[in-house]
Amino acid sequence: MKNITLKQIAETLGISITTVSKALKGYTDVNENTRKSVLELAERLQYMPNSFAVNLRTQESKTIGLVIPEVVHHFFSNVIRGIIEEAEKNGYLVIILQSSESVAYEKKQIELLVQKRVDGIIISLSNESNNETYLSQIITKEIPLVQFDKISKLIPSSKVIINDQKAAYHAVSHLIAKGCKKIAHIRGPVNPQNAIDRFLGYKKALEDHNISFDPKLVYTCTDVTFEEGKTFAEQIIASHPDVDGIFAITDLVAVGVLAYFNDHKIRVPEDIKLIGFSNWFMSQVVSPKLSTVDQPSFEMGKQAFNVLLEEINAKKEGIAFSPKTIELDTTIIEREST
Amino acid sequence: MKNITLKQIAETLGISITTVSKALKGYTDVNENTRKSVLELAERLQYMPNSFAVNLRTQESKTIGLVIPEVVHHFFSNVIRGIIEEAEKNGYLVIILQSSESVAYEKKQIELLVQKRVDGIIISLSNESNNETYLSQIITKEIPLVQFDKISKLIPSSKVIINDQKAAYHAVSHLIAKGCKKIAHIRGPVNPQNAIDRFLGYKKALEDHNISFDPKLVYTCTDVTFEEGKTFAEQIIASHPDVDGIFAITDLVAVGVLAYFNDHKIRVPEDIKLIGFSNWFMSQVVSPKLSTVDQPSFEMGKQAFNVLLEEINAKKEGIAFSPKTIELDTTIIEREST
DNA sequence: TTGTAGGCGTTATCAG
DNA sequence: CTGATAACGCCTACAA
Repeated sequence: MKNITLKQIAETLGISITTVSKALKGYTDVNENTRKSVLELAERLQYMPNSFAVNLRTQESKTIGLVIPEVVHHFFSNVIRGIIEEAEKNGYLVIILQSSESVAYEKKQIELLVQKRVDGIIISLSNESNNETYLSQIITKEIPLVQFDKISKLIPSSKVIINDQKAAYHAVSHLIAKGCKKIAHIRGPVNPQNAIDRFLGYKKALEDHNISFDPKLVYTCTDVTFEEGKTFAEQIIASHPDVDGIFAITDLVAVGVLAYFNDHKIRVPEDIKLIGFSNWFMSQVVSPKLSTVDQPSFEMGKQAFNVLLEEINAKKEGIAFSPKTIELDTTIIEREST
Repeated sequence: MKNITLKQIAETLGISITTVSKALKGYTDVNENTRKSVLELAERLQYMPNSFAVNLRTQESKTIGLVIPEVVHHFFSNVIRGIIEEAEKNGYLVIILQSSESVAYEKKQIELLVQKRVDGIIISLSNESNNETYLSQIITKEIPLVQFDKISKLIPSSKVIINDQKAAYHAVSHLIAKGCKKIAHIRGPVNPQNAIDRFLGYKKALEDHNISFDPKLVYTCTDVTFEEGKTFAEQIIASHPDVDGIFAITDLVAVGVLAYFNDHKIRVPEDIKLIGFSNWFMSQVVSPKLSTVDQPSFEMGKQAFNVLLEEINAKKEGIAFSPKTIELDTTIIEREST
């Protein structure tokens, strides 16, 4: 016997579908005996409501969509974990799509989720994104939306972020406190807000400590990879041998820098100090262990889901919901590279 | 205007829902002018079929479920990427759940997916799993199923795997070729088939090279973590100072071993050689760089989805489908630790 | 070429 | 306490 339906239970018991439905859903206006026999039979036949029908009826899928640039990424996979754990606790499932840092994909993925009629969407923008008209479309369609990490400030949705500027400021101040006088920054791509903010934090820290800002000491990643870290490390040493500190946009890049230094017998932290960002697992297994900025990725995922849920619920109850911005704390983790 | 339906288009145009539906679906028995006006209006109103209704009607959701032990894991996140990319190409979306290596969760996750009526399920079992009766339930329900990596041989589903025994055999043979005479093995937990197979490959390689197998040289992980690697490294050095080679169940553990050795000035590969498994990204950034066994994770994900798709399609067409087992190749990657 | 009618399975309303 | 009926939106025989 394949899929048990209310109808089958009703027929077997010689009662109406309505009554079966009510009994199963715990309505009070059902005779105790009727209820019992329904429950019993349903249990025995392993009745399972047809979710397609339930979706159609209730106009909700109990499913949310998540769009991220990259799944294979320590930060994002932790966020994913936070989201799916929290979602599951609340009876939601999560469809995951990746934009691969491409606007075109990102747009397509969003379209897929909209078509699927997910109850809400959580997104971290791709590096390419800068004119995200397709995001406002989500809002127009009144689909609850939460942005996290790489966000667009222009889109009026809830946001879960860290204060990138402040975090970068602290990271660079840490280098300065450790004695660095000439600090290079390997920054992220031009578009993403968090790369911009980290850069601004870097600049501000220099200024506040009376170190003059030199644009020549800023290197811009396009792909934010391990290889770019290596390449820029080489360039830095070649062009500015007196640089004594480097602040890298993310640990992956910092680890690339470290690999280059290790290969070329440049001592860290003696010759040059290095700090990364994000606290990837990797950063504790390299030598010297990398100092970095811890970013609460798992927590970010949890919070992102919870805000989304609030909005979903508000929408269901027809209550107006004003977007919230949640800012999570970061901490400097001092290890051996500074 | 919120959700456009066929009905609205029909009413606006003063024709029947049927005709609108047909026009939209490219049926030939629709007047050219009617079709045009329908298409035009649909386009203008951004008509989007209600997927809930479509699901109910067609009895398929174009969604598959994926259950894995851990999202934050280099191997698994690559598999995820392979699966979602391939799924998307074929018009499927992927719901991801994690079992956190717990049978209880695993069972629950599967139940959720079954309730959701996903079109198919891909799973890699948790380490705890050894009596997976809930899996056969999936098969009884005739939901297409593919197992990968950590599988149960007893369940008659399609499988995408590597030959763990052979791969381990090669890894250990590599150590022997490099001159190791006394090789320890840090193995995975007792249950998972792949831990068993890797252990058997280790044992066979020793035997084939006339090195007597010593059960004392086998250390069993429970959690397969970086820390366990450190702990076992310490135990190995303490109890068997003459061990000159170690084969670790996975790179994460091997990196833990390396960390201990680095901290204690034990030289790799001079004093002791070390090989890991899986080729995590991390293995190329530690020093010395870790030799390992490359496991085609992304490819595994792709293949897993494709077999699943075959089965889904066979089921739709009512054709019988016999489970397939796909075995992917692995390669030894020699770096600096051997 | 167009439209009517029935059904997918559930839920909610309302009358009995 | 029970059940008939309609509706969610789409699809598809079948009839006109």
